[in-house]
Amino acid sequence: MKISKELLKGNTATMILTILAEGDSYGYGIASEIARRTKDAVQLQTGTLYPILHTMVKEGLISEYERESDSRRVRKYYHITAAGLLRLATLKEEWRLLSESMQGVLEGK
Amino acid sequence: MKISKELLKGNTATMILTILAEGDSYGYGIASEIARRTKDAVQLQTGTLYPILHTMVKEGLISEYERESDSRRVRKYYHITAAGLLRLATLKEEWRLLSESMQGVLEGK
DNA sequence: ATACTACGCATCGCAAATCTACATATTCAC
DNA sequence: GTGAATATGTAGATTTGCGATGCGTAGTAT
Repeated sequence: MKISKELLKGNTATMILTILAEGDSYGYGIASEIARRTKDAVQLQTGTLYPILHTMVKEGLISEYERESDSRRVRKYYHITAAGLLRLATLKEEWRLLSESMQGVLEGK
Repeated sequence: MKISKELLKGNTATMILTILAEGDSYGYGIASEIARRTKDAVQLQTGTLYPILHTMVKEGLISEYERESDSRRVRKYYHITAAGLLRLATLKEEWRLLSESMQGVLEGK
């Protein structure tokens, strides 16, 4: 079973920033790592991933630089900024709130 | 703090069907109950709620009937159907999957 | 009486986020 | 040399919730 795209909304940014908070990475690498950690339940499409990264750069949440990988392939690496870390904290808090809310409704509290 | 509308996407149906699975209710009552259980973190707007209920009726997930309340006010009550219960089971499973996925990413597993 | 709040249903157009499909190009394994 | 994995990118369609607006009743405080 895969997670519907609607359910994912608002959570992709949280996942991407979480990965980048652990260390710089690049588009394809970020998507692969998310797929791995979610056991393929979340597989970000390129049409989703790259526009998000570009927007985050514009917003100053992450910065971008190019670097050659071991295989001499040029990748675009992203680095989370202080603003990005702040945003991540907010997003995590929002997720916690949603999580609790859903639990509250489902358990009939 | 309130939950952003993007985060809510895909989860409103789950909440509404969960309430209806416990017994028939009407629009305003459903929204009130969800607000209560989420401590006002989720406050469904009427522009969100009613169109969803109408769509669910069309899809056969719920059925509709009118009834006069104690105060002689006419309300539209909704009753979950077998198809609705099936859908709810799917939605709950999807939520569980998202929940686990987010946990996996956030905890770096 | 009158005004304000809560109750109760409904529609329209907008905005935000993701997806599909398409496009391009390199590297590696067979 | 050919296909799979790697790597980045854009355009258009779709979905979903929201704000604004409208209508109308019942209860309560002044």
